[in-house]
Amino acid sequence: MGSSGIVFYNTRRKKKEPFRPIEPRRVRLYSCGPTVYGPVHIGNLRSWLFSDLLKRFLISEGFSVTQVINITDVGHLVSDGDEGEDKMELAARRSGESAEEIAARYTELWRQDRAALGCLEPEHNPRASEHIAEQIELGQKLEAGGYLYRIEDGIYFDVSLFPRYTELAGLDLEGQRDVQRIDAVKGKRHPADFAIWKFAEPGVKRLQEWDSPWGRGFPGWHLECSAMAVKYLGEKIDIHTGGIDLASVHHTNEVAQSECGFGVHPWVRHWMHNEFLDFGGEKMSKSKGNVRTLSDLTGRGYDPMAFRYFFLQAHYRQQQNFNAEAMDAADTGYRRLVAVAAELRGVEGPGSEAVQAPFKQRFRAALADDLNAPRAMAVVWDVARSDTLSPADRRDLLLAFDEVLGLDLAHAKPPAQEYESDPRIDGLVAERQAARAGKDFATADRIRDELDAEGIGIVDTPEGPRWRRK
RNA sequence: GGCGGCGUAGCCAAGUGGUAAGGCACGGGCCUGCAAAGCCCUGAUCACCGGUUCGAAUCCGGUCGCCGCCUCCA
Repeated sequence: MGSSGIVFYNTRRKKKEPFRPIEPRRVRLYSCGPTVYGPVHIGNLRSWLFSDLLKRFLISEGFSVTQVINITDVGHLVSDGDEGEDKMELAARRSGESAEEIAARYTELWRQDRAALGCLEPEHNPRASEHIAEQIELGQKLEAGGYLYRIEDGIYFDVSLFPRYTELAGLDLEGQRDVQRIDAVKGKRHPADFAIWKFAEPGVKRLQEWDSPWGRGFPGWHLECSAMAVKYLGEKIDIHTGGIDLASVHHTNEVAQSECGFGVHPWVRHWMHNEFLDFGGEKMSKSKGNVRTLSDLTGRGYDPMAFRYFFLQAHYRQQQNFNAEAMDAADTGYRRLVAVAAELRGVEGPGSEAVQAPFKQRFRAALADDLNAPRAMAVVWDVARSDTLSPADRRDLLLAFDEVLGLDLAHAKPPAQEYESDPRIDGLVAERQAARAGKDFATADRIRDELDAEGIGIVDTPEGPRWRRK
């Protein structure tokens, strides 16, 4: 079976297609990674959550998945087509750190975010700065193929030599001319031509620059993905993921470089792009006090996994609205699901495969249809709240589903186990209990109200009263 | 100017021809000394107009609104 019935939307063809990997049981997956001269925000994180869901699903289908996620730690420019200030240089100048220090710091933050969100480790997590030689090598292949030309500030790829240039994103190069930058790099034959190698400006010492056959400088910023993909996955890959914004320029250029450089087509079988998070027109910024990063979220008391749950509630190819109410809803939903799962952990005995099969089928079918997570989540709740399934079956199903969902249902602590302990408050709670036992409800309620005013909620359980901060 | 997406109950959202999944909130109920927590129940004809069809949220045309990309960007 394996690939049978799996369909994924392919950006290149603008429709769903049966998933067919190059090798029957193996998937070569490349996911565009973070730029590490600044923190990533929750919109960015949607991209890794998406590729992680994809990877988990493929694994659950029996595929051996090799995933590469690159770390872009080499100069992207601040603005403008092929000029402007280098973001890494800018960040370094602002903080007084070296490029390496900045890259290391933000790479670590990114990894922590991913870990908190339950994302599986990629098999390879290469850094662009450590693959300069590979990038130069690809540049040389392109040069040998006659695809490049040299102008004052660098070596450029001539897109007119690649007939399929507009294919991936359905571009209309002529139609775009009206908007092409008036301050584009002088000498470029076409506005869409892009840099393979940029020369270091004479007399300007950059933090990041290397020698190359074309002179000292640094690689064009699309080159790294092609160079690292071929190194770790080979000349053809099965799935390439990234945010939808990358399709029209970054990925389009990657295709041009790779197909011309490696002499392959299609370089990527399935292009999968996730849509953006929509913040309702409200720009997310710290100055506005809006939630922007995962740590902003956790700082407000949200479980990082609640954001993963939030992500799973919408299809990856739809813009998803993010706002406080929606995040609260996800947080509550996640906590309740965890509570159910935790209660089922204690259940003994085997479940019935025959009983579980239809549910697994529905769950699997939802994801096999272009990764329809919302539909899969509906099955999850059917199981979680079923009054016909046995506890053992519900336990088995939820754990099986979670292999794909990644919500940590096997271990996450339910709210009921998060109660705290503090001498003073424990004392007050005990005092209230004593009052209740003596039918002195006025005193009991007064104590409860006082604690409530402190943001402390009392929960009476069969095992006695517990409390937690709200 | 070019390309693309979206508009389904208060909120997040599935659903692409046959009479609207799921989650959250609200309201009601159970439980509780009263609450909280938990559990149960409850709500929409699908932006608007016109068309195709036995039948449309789902296809076609138009209108209004929102968003993204074309420039580093998930």
